[in-house]
Amino acid sequence: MKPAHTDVTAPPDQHLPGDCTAVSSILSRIGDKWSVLVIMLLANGPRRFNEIKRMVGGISQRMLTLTLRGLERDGLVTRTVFPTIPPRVDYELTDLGRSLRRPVENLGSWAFENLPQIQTAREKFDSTRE
Amino acid sequence: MKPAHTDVTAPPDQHLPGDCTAVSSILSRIGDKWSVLVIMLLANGPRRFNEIKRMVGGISQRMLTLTLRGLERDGLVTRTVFPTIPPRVDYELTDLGRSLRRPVENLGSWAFENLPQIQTAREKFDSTRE
DNA sequence: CGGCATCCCACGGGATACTG
DNA sequence: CAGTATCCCGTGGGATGCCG
Repeated sequence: MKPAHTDVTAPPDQHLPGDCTAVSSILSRIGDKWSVLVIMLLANGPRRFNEIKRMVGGISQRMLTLTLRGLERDGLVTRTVFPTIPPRVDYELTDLGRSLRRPVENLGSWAFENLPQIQTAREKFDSTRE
Repeated sequence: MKPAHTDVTAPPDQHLPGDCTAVSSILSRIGDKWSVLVIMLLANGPRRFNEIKRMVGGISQRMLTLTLRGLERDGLVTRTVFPTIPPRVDYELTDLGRSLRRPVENLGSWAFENLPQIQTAREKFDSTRE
């Protein structure tokens, strides 16, 4: 965030406050426990509710509902109800949702590539102050 | 970080569970309330504790400490103590921390570009259900 | 099948006060 | 200045049960 008042000693800092709040807002969605998993899973095509539930594995019904609602609210997925019996509901990524795939995958790649380094860093840190 | 779902009974899935947990683990760090803000702020060079606190704006002392400890633990920032009076502590991104900057910025760009679309999607969604 | 509704606990995180 | 220690509340999120 930009120092609105007291930043005399520091070099000029040019990232806009607007960026920060936007990034923060999106990242809090991205960073929640399940959203990314669901997005990456839906990247392979539309899926039904319980199908997603099984594939994600470990998510409660409640949280999957909330996660999907959140993604739907943000315009990242669509929810299609088939009024059959038993009912069937499909979830699918929107164009917006698909466009999010790339940056998320990049971050994922970074995470995957640097995981060993991070893990050793953690172990080292934990051992020094066990 | 939390152990996430170290679910042994999780059903097999096309994409490796290892990837998911790794990504999840990193993203939970990335996605927490302050880490990214601090990282982007430190991208411009080393900063002192209260300097960061002022620049971030709105973060409590406690949370800044916890956030910096977490980043340090993951090997993303270094903590340098100058045993002067009054004490001075500098925080600086490591190479690993700096390497995270790019993917985060990409996600940030995505967020910034699509923010209006997301906001209208939210308003629309909220209006349809009272 | 695909959800709400409810209960309930754990944890994130703010406010405040104290220390080296 | 740069923390640590407490307190305390809001929310994230699991478990369970009911309903169209």
